[in-house]
Amino acid sequence: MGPRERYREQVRDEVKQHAWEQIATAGVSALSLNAIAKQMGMSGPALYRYFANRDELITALIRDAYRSLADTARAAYDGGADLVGLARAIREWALVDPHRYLLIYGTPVPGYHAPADTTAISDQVMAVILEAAGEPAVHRGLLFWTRVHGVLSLELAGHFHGMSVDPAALVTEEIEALAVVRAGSHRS
Amino acid sequence: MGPRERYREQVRDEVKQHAWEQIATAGVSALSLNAIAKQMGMSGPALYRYFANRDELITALIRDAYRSLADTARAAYDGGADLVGLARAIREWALVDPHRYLLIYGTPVPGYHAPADTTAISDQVMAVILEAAGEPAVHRGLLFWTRVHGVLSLELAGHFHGMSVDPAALVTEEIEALAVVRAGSHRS
DNA sequence: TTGCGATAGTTAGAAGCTATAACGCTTCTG
DNA sequence: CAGAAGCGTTATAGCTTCTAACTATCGCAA
Repeated sequence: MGPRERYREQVRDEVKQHAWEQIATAGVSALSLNAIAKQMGMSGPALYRYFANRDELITALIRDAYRSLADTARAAYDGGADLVGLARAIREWALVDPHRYLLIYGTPVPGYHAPADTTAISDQVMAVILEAAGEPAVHRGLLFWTRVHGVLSLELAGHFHGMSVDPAALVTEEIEALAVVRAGSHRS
Repeated sequence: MGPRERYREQVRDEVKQHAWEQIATAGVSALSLNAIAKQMGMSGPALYRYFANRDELITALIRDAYRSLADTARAAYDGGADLVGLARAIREWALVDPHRYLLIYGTPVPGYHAPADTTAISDQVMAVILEAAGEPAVHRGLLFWTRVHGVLSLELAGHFHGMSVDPAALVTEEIEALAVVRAGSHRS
């Protein structure tokens, strides 16, 4: 990799960092290439050398988010975590930056279609879940996923405010309840 | 109510109708007051007579969505539906217009804070759930909510594509499994 | 019925966004 | 060391929200 490409990668990383900061404070819909450029001390259109358009930047962020989550889940599982521990690790990863979780599992960006390599990375998350789920893996893995996401997305969206709910205990209870699940007819 | 106010209400309704159409096809972030005005045959700023800004229009849409969902849930419960029936009714309501469900339970608009009357209507949804839940109501109602939302939001976001999953069966199974739930320590 | 005041709509314009085009300047590379 | 590739600039088009100022109209009250 020549110095040209090294610099290019460096700038792309810096752009993504500013993008995450913007998303964290104002959400993905407020992400502005213009504002990022100004923060980096250069003028608007310069960023188009690094990202063809706004969607391509968001795609890069989504890919990074999936990879980070996949790594976190893999590390937890390989570190000896059971299903409850895996759920806890995922929840803590989401709480670090709620918008990062919501970017990949929240309301889809309209008109946006994830490229194939993105879905490949997201499958790595599911792969860890399926490994940890126990038999029947697909069934229990699916239930794990929907239960964790159900509590987590409502928590992150603030729908538990003023309800005296402990989301951590709720997740734990839901995943522990999976122990009694044996099989089901959820396949289509 | 004089003719002035009657007309005003009529125009507001028409604006909201066009807004829903736009949201259904392109999502809430693509909602454009300008485009709505053009569709109605008048020029941009005219709409500001009826909605102070974009947020106020969205607030009106959210309130209508909550009211529609509350009415649907109430009708199902009063019609003799059990918990599974209630879950089915909610899911079918969401499938009619996914963006309507995602508007109220999806990723929150950053910086947007729902006015008090909006949350009052959303409480009506919870009220029906709590009535239908059975004892302990808060505990079982909460689990009902998170489980239904977990499956539904992932389904609406398209995360089940290509996975041969039957979301309807999944919801049914999850809610039927609530029968074994007795109590829990999810309170904070 | 007539006249006035409130209201609806208009155009103009500011400030912001994405994105493209055309132009220098720099920097790596053959 | 020359040239090509790449970076950053300004200008511009077209879109958005939203404010300001102006006109016309409509309803109500005397």
